[in-house]
Amino acid sequence: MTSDEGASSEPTRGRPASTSRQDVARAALDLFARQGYDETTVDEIAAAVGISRRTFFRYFDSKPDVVWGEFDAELGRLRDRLAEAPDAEPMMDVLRRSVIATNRFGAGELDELRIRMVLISTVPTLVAHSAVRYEEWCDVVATFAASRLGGSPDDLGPQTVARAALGAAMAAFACWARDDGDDLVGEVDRAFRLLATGFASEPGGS
Amino acid sequence: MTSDEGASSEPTRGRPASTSRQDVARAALDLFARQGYDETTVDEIAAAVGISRRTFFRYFDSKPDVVWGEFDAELGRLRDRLAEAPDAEPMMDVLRRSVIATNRFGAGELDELRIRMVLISTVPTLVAHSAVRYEEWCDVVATFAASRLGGSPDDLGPQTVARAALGAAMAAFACWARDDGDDLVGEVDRAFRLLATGFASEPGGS
DNA sequence: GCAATTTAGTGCACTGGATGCCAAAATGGA
DNA sequence: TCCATTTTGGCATCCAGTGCACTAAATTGC
Repeated sequence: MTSDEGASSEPTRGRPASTSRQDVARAALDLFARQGYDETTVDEIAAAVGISRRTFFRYFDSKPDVVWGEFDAELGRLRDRLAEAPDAEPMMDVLRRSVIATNRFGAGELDELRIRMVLISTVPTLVAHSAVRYEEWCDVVATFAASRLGGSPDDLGPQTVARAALGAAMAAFACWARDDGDDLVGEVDRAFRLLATGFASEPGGS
Repeated sequence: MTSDEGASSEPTRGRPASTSRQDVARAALDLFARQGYDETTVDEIAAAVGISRRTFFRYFDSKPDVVWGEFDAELGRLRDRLAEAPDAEPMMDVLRRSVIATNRFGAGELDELRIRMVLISTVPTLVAHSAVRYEEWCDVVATFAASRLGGSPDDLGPQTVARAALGAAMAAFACWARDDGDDLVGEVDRAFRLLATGFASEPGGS
């Protein structure tokens, strides 16, 4: 009935799920796009996919979580890339390269990604929730930075690197999502190069 | 009854307020410190200052707002300082200097500030809400950055500067609040110098 | 076929934040 | 005393989120 899951995991025991995380997310995103995030209740989303309100909260921990898709998986990939980087490569280069690499999306995914990002960077409720998600991102980057700078990930150096890098990534994503630019990778690249030079370039750069 | 307001504003007409924003904040902060933020309901705070739940929401738009004190005023001061800076002074220097200047607190205020900052950077609900507040901060900085880099505050350059600067400030505040360090200004200074050099300093720096 | 087991979904009650609306209380002034 | 003004309070309501007990649908082993 629902979309085909590529998942070839557990031998299907017990009652089969009546829908999928993806289907719920799609229906929700659709409603958000049409009538707005705050104007869409969980009951409406549930109704749209034919499940009960209670069941919605089994698929997602919270309403904002719907917008975040498979963020956790991406985070894991970022962690791996940072860890695998050669020690000789400069810290900020590794960071830029790794963030870009974990954000290469196929053309088919970009439209939905843009909708997600516009919501995340626009709707106050989601801006708020995003901070919690980004915290995990910061932990990953701070751990990497600590491995380069020495000391604990909680120290000022690693923390500053991590939060500043997050800022650069957020700026790039927000600009890409807002404008109709089609070059997400380019934006991220530019933002991280600005960061690595301490914003010392001369005026005029877009 | 309550604390003396230094306010010498409107000739007191109509029913006098039974308490003040400050008193509510103090009572709330006290409860938060003793039993935790999430474990304290708005009803408890209201009861502690002898007002009704409904009245609490007249003093503050939301429960998280209580922790933010006079953030708006500080933001205005930051805006002014950035605007007044001489054009000759490098952008990142102005930023560092201005952020530091707006965050010079008297010894008496530091204890309460630390409590606020620990809450803001620790309790998930508050971390979330903080993002919305920081958004305004970013707007101010992005506007300044745009005046230096050219273009609109919404462009990638100014946005990256603003969000990265925010990251540096957050890192400094969080580190200061967490450790028992007494040198808030020093932390902010270090964070912004790291930022302005693109994190190019050699390992070992605290 | 028929339990037992496993997993998904449902209904319900309840907490807690937030908001709109309207009436009550407290004050200064005519 | 009556009035305008301002703060407060109560009430109803909405919505997100959670705990719990129960039902529904499937597989496995007998």
